[in-house]
Amino acid sequence: MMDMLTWHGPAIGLMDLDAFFASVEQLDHPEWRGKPVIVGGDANRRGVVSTASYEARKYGVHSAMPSMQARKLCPHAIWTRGNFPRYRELSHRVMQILVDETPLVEQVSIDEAFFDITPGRFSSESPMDICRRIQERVATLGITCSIGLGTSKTIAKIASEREKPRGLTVVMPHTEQAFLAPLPVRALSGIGKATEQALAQRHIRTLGELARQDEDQMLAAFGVAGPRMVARAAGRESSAVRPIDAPDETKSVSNERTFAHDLTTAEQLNAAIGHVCELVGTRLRKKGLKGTLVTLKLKFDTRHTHTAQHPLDAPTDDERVFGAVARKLLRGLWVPGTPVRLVGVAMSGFDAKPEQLSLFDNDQAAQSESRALAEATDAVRARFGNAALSYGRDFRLKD
DNA sequence: TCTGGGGTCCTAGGACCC
DNA sequence: TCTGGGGTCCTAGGACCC
Repeated sequence: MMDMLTWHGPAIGLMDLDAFFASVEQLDHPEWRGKPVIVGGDANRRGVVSTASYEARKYGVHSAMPSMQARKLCPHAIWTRGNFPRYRELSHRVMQILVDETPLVEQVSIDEAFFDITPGRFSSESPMDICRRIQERVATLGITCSIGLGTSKTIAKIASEREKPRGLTVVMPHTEQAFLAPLPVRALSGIGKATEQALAQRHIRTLGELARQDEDQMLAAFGVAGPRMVARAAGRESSAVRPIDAPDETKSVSNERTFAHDLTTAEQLNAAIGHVCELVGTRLRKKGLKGTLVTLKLKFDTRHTHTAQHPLDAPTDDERVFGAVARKLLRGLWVPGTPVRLVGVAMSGFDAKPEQLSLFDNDQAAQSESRALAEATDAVRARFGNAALSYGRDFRLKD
């Protein structure tokens, strides 16, 4: 019936893979199907739930819940740390299906993508038909997806959450206001706990109330985010689907570790920094990126992070170079004896000027030697895992 | 023994320059 | 013998997303 109607304006879909990581585990382990499966960190290691299967969700387990709590709610759940290369592989195949259906696809995360199926733009087919076909094609991979369809990204995103798993929620053109108005402000992506509370103080609880706010007042209260959220709540949004083949726009590469037991000595912290830097270095070389800004991140408690950063003279992907800087940053960030629960290192500043050529030949020789060593190290790690090899100065923390 | 890890974007304050 | 003001860059912290 709906398909008989003509679609007016843009048709944008948001595809979201249902309980993605847990579904892949159930696909790969048939004996886990129909059972509660939790992908996430160890309850004994300060972990959290990454994804819970629908069977586990019945017990109240959900993403981002501390593993300790999840274990209490569902003690018989099957736990796994997850298999990210496998998730990436399946995600890639799903994205290929989308690209095959329409050239305009914007992947927003490993399990989500917007796609533009505006009638007349790439095909004249009914948007609803295309969405149903996408769902069928994804299902042939052994996993399922839910889709929201509407005239803007905001509408599509909210609609996709309406019905799961394997739901298709369509918000027809001209019904946007009625769809949005009764929803809590939290339904808008970008409005989290803090903004929700700030809005509640001004007695703004629904998108309908948000849509009626004065944009100048919202600008004063919330900065540029203010008028933007008013416009989105009103169904006014211009943000277009951006093509998938955009150049690599990676702005930072980081790794961090939370420890089961707080670190307290400089020796432990330096070893942890060395370890995290190796992970970052390997990934930088794999991506072909060199950064000019080193950031060290520490957590002393759960609530706040402390960061310090330092620019480099020349871009690098060598952890011996940025690791030494990270260790120096530690001295300004950490008072000896203070327990540290998390250590993180980030590299950024990739858009900085290209690397300068060394003035002296021996510098160049040293650089190429250093690069050869780093590449050999990566090869060993690729074969035997990251724990297989580290530079002499670092020692590895025991698990 | 409650609270991950990998990201992006925004803001505020100080330094610095003209 | 008075302390402007705009622009930009840098840094640290926080909100938010999946």
